[in-house]
Amino acid sequence: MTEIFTRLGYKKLKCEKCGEEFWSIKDRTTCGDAPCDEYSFIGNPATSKPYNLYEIQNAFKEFFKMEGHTAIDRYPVLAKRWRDDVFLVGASIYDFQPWVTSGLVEPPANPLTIAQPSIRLNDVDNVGRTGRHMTCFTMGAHHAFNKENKEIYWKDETIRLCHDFITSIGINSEEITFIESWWSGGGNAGPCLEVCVRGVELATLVFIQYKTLENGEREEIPIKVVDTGYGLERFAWISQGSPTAYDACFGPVIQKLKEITNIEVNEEILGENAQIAGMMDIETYADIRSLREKVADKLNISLEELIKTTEPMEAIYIIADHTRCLAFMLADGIIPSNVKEGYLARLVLRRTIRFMKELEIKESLVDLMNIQVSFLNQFYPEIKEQEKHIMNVISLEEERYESTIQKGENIVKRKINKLKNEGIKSLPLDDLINFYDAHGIPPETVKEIGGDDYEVNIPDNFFTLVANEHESEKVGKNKEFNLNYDNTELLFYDDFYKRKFNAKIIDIIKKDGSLSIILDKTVFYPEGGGQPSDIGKISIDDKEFKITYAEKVNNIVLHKLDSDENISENVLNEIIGKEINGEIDWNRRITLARHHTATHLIVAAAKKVLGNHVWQAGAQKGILHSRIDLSHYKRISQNEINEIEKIANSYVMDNIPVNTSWLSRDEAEKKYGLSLYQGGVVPGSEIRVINIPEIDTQACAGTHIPQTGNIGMIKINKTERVQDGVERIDFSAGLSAVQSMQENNEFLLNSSDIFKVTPDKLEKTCDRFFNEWKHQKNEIDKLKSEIASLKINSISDNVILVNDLKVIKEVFDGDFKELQKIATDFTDNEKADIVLIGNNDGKILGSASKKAMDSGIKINEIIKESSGILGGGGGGRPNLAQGAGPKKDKIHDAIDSAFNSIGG
RNA sequence: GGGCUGGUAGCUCAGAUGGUAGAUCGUCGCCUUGGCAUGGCGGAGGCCCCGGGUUCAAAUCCCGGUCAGUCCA
Repeated sequence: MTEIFTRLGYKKLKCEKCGEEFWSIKDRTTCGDAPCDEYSFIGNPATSKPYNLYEIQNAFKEFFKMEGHTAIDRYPVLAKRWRDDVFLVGASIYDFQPWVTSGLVEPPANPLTIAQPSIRLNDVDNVGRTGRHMTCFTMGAHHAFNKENKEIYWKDETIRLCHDFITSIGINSEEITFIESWWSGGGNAGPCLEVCVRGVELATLVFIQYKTLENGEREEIPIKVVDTGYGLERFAWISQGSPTAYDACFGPVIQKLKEITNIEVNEEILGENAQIAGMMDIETYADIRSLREKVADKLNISLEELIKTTEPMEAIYIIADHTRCLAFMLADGIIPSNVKEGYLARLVLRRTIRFMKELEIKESLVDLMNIQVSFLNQFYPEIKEQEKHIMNVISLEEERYESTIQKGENIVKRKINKLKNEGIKSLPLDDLINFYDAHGIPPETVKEIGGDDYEVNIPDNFFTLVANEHESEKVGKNKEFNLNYDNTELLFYDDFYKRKFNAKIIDIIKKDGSLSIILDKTVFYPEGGGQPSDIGKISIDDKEFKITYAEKVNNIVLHKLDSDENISENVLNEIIGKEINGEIDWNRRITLARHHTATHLIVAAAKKVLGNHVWQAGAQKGILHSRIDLSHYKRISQNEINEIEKIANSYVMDNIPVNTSWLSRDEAEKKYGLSLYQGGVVPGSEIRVINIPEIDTQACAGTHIPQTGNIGMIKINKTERVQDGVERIDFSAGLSAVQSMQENNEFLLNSSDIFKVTPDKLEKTCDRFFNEWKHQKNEIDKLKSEIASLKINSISDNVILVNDLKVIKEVFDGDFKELQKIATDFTDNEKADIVLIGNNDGKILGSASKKAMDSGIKINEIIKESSGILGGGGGGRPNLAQGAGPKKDKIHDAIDSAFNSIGG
């Protein structure tokens, strides 16, 4: 590394403050990075002319093109499209992991340059406040992937390129410092250089050359990657010398927001704030507080005064930043949800709305998104394309949040009222945590609702306490199962209709307690890609064995033998090496294949009906029915289902050929884009591509029928919501579809039969019957009351006086409700004090007037005791109690016993 | 993937320890006024989300499902 630095005139120095070693042309005592050096570009741009974010992006791209790099398009910020270990792209190198970096796949170009929008939410609280933090930033990069036999370039050339680019925009070489450091992350590590100008780190040059092992040791990797990251927002900032990076990068959006809110921006405060923030490592809210104290101190104003002027400005920056982040998230296919990456989108969205409320913005989030999107449209056509979808999602989410907040407020208000009544003066912490955890109400909002009326204390470590509520998750580790055989040759790809085959037994092994046969070749499809395995039989020396399951382990297919088969060790050893005849259950296979191809058609149809944001989020094929999970922001309506069903079936009727081909990963991606990976990430450098011309192309290892017409028919059975933002479509194909329709029809016929009507009258009849049933139920209740009042008249003379209490005891026919009405009519209206009645069904009931209760009668205890005579139990309240038991004929005894207990 | 909360009248929600299903608003009718705002009285409107279980008895307790909300990874 020294060579290039010497050639450029740099020498190695040591920072007096932090002790790091760095390279600089002129003599200096500090390394050039904050906090050792202060920002010295605010109000004093470092470049020869100002660049906005897009100008710098172009300058970057053009420079590296001139230097022999191929510029490639940005990747979606949704990393799930090609990898399953992270949700969002946090750096340009994410685009090439793991396929390119591991060497499995050729890079799209080598060397290449890219400007990759990257999202990092870990510093979300700093956004808008420090002048430099953003949720979404553009990482400019030039990457070189060096293989053992072919090196593109390594350290020296990287440093030269970096140096030349920075000077090409008019920054003086003498202002650049290169700090030597070490980088590690994502399981890799290597030396790195931090490139700083005027106190700000503009780029990091990482030389990935090690893999970090589990024991902490390092191992050289075959592909050494030049991983550079240029913060293009910071370049724009340093070139403009504006108070914040936000002004430099999305100034027009901020301008519009200022107009809407009528908020004046105090550049002096902002500049000072950013300057001081630059000196600080800001990680917690306490750091923000201390930042503010320092700024207030420097400007000689009170902290309150500072906060009062900065908070509205900060809110504007936050809104501008967050809407930008959301535009990328939504345009690239993230559907807001309560889980996974969708949750992150919702987090950003709701945060934006909170700050809008703080500024009392009357416009909707859709209005603000419009400002942002029309700004981004100029540079990102793919965002313009998704504009309508973005606005749909935003307005729906806005409504949802509104109702959540409304509900939350009601819950909090009710709870506070309840607590007040109980005389609890301040909100218990458990409740505060529960509001957030179960209802999503932030503690600040709770405090606001409580107002001056009710005390709400928010502990500083609130979010830690919430985290403690959640148990730590146990991660189950898959046991590795290693096999050392040649790959099994897969015959099912050659000829779809092949169902019988000959093969040689390579070995028989024991896995999970059962025997599995390894063959040199097979037509058994091993479970994978949501398609269940084939079953069938193999015969060895005229003896037949059932195969109940096939799975693939490291490209070797294991044919599991039926556990009923008892084979002795001797026989086992004997048959290894023998030829076998195999045959799969063809009916099962072709049914699965029909479902598999139908899956592709339904996804394509759903995209047509619901929009291009629809992606397959999972699938499981079956014999009778299969299911696909699709990303979509609301429930799929019945009309939409009908439409999807029609389109999918029209694809069937068009009898389109289903083409399969093996392509190298980079070739396939180039040809069809990332939408190949609907079924999830597929491994390997060669991938199998299923292409249904003009309808759908996917990477897929499953077995498909040769023509769409072979499916027969597709029937969508139902939809359900797997999670917020993911809809599940349950469907059947082929004969299973016919069966599904026949079953539906049978329901219909059987149901109509019950009412003795034809199916077309069923709906009306059900409605009529249900309504009539309700009316009659009410009618019966009414009649019971009437009967009860008649009975009341007939027994009101049978009053027996016991200890000055008017007692009635009776047994007669009537149901529980009637007894209740009669009894309470007497005691509530003081026509009697105690009523004891029973019926011939073994039910006993007693009621007591206020006077009776005052005199110490506990009717519930009395009834409890006397229902024991009936062989059952009972109880109730002091004014009304009931009981019952199986010994119906003892009812008179029970009543008499109760009567005796009163003293009669 | 895991945790938590909830589903009761058209709406918003009460329903301690299992024991008579309620309120507010809305709706309909009547009364008060010259009319309106309003006020008063009365009525209709409930498969207490679905299916099991425990119990003499379940809106309430237990299990399963479903729909919705929410937090975390």
